Amino acid sequence: MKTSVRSWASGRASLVPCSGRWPSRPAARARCNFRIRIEFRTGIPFSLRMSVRTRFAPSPTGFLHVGGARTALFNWLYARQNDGKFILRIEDTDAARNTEEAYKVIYDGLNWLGLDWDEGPDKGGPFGPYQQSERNAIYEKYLAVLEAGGHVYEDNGAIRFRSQRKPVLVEDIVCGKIEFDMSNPATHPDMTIRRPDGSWIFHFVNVVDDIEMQLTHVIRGEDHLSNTPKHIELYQALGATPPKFAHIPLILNHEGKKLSKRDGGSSITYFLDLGYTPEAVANYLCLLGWSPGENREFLKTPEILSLFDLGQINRRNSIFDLDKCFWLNGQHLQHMSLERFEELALPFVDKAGVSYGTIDALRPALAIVKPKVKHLSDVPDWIGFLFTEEYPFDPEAVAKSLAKPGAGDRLQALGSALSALSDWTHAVIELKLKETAATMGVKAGELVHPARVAVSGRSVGPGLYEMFEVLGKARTLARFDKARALAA
RNA sequence: GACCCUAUCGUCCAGCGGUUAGGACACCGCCCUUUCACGGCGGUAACACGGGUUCGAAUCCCGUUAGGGUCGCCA
Repeated sequence: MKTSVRSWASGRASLVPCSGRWPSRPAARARCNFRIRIEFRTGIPFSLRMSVRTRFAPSPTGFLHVGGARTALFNWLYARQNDGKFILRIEDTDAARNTEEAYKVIYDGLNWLGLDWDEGPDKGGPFGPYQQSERNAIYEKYLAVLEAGGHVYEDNGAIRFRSQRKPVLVEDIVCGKIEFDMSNPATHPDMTIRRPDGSWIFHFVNVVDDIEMQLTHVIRGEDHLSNTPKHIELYQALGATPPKFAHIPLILNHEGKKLSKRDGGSSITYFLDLGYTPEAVANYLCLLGWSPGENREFLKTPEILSLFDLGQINRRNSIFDLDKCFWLNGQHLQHMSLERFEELALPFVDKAGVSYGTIDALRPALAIVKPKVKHLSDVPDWIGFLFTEEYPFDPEAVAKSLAKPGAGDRLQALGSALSALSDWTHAVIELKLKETAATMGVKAGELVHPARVAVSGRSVGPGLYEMFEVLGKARTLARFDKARALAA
């Protein structure tokens, strides 16, 4: 009897009464019928009751990659799902490129995505410091352990770790069991762990920190899968139990290559600047390689938190599709509360210098564009004309409707009809406009289009009656008069 | 080159031995409509190939091909 890895990941246990090897593929795993589900606290190995600790360990490059962000997200989700801790560790063994700005990019990106960490360089914690450049004494201590065990040797001033040259089994929550044959030094050379100048190599410090910080789960990109047997050898030499590993598939660009800095949308900053909402980006990112089933896609973060299943992640790399992320962004914008929309849109509005006066004046404007915009960065442009009489007229829009024969007269007629209204709300305005069109014997569009351009200067925008309402009666009618100068 | 992983519409995700192979984005029609959106309806579009196993394979096995990853005194 074996307990499947996948179920460990979900915090459940399934006894699978089929003997033999662990099935290594998701399909094979799932194919074992006759599962007996048992409750979490019964029959689970003790180690699993330890509280979960996961980490995100970026190096401070000044760039937060979407792949990294997804890795962080998955680690965060897993920790939060299991009442565990999520740790931020900065891997800055290459001290030269260590800048304050680079730290800020990481902090800002994670904060923006809503991924809060429990321990980190800025927060402290029981296993600090949380930046590798300050952990030298710890590495020295662990190196001494390796030396005492005869696991290292010097080579041209560098220190190398001697492989045991035995097969190493990687048990991965996503990938299943994979055996690596380490016997050939030509294909698996002994790794260097320290340079002649005394600085440390990633593999060593990464493993040491994961031991020291008592990480229970290492969730990282699949590009590390082939490094994992080496890491396991290190754990063994240090007398430590390896954590559980979960290697998640990579995110590729449209050419099917690893998403690089040069690819549009490869940086979290890109999404932040363009006015994507963090909930949409998190939603999109978690959908790469994972699905909650039942054809569900639009997910709010709390739903992701309850549905996400590390063991359910698929193995294949996926191509980043900006179109779909864009669509999801519109969906989130549309479905979020007006309060949240305000919170997110305000920085963009302020940055663009829209002089809206008070927040109370801004709110109605935001309300009428919320169902329409796809990017928060579009908001200033969509509401700007509501707060100035100096709004520009788009020549194309003018030519298309205002400049058409009779448009000026129709505008005037509409103006005088509307001026009679005492109740200036969009529903009443709409009725009045349609009534006016009927009496004039023209289609509503003949009034609507010139009026839209008159009031906003353009042919695309929020709902017409809503614009009138927000603008107020006096300003609406004044704009009618002003625009008649442009009309035919 | 060696080793590891992967292979379903253009893209993302379903599929767990018997399905008219499903949903979403994108694209194309139509409807709704004051623009743009939203929404609704419909359409185009996929099991890489070859062998097995099986009464039956997109699903299991092997091979081929293709793609990705790793083999750093980068992280």
